[in-house]
Amino acid sequence: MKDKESLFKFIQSNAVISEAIINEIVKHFEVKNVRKDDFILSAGKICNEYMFLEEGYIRTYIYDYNGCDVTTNFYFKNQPVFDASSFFFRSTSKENIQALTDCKGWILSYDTINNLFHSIPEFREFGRLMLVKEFCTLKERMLSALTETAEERYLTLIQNNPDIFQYSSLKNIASYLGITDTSFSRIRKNAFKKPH
Amino acid sequence: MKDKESLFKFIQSNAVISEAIINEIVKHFEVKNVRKDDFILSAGKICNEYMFLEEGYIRTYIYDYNGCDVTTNFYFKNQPVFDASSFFFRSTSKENIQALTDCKGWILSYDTINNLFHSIPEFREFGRLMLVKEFCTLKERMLSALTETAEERYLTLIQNNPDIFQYSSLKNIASYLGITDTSFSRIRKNAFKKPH
DNA sequence: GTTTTATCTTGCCAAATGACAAGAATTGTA
DNA sequence: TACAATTCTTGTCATTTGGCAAGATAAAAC
Repeated sequence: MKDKESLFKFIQSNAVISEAIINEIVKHFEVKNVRKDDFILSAGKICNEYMFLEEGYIRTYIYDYNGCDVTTNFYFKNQPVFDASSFFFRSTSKENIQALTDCKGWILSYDTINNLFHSIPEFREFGRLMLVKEFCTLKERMLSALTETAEERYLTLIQNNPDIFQYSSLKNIASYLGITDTSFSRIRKNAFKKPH
Repeated sequence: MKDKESLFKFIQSNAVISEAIINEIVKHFEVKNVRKDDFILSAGKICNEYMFLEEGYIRTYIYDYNGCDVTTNFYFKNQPVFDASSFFFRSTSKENIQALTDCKGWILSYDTINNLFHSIPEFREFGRLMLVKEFCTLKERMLSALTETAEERYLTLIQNNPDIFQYSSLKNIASYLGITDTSFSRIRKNAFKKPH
């Protein structure tokens, strides 16, 4: 069980659950290795796996109304990665989930997670809190998108996820920030010339 | 139970639950009437009520980093209204939830909803699906905020919630769209002069 | 009904961002 | 290594949006 230490700690830090029950939970997770550029989920398919990312970097993206590739999120270690909508509604996904680097994760299938939800009240409480947490994060990003300039969002990204600049193309980071790669190039050029 | 018809139908349309169990659920909801301008939740307090809005219009807003009042959402009939983060984490809310008109709703307290979650599996499944649904809606708005112009977002709002122009000030709608009231005034002036 | 206050519009100008195209730099591949 | 394909940068110019201030309009208070 030692190999699932980060998974164990992740659950422990996000809910009040006894170690015995956490062990009971984590033993249902199966290892999943993904190679750089591989898809964990492709648009049009149904998301069947909840994945806890132990190591690596992941980008999710969709095609918007104009057919443009828009990065919806970046993920790194110790984060859950899945399309909640497709997973819980059993509907086809609009999202693509792609590995930016080789990744190692731990997965639960839809059926397994549902069984655990029904049999372990603490785990479903954990599941709900995770969902609410993601919801909050998204709300923050929403507010940031509506009230901050692209440059401010860029500086925040540097703070929160500096590694991503090493693994993602600037073009894909630009779409995450909601701007064109052209504007992004200029913003990066000027951002540190100004006082903040 | 006839007075809870819209609540009944709302649950029925969002999950697969027998009528008997829905009746078991809805009987725990209590009526709540709110007058125009009253607060259902104020920033700094803990959200203790899950409310299903049967009639009326509601605005939620927060104060951003610069202390500006920013509208985070509008709600109208047949929508759940609460601050999920504050409600489930038992944390103080940043959101203000205020009635734009006299409202009638049905509420569940935190304790009641938790009891129901534990005793009625179908209801907690309903709860999860509601949460995921809101999550999707927020994702859509996020995408819209990042990829569309303010004018496009304005036209979408007219489609989805035309009534709101009757009940909210333009200033508050502007902040919902992520622009100033000045820009909004110009956009409204020009929006219908152009072909779309 | 008049005054006060808040909201909305408009003008002027500046800043932020986009569209497009041409190079430069980088990466992948034969 | 050399060719091809991407990605990134830069220039030019247009569009979108913001900031500020002055009026106009509407709503609230007295």
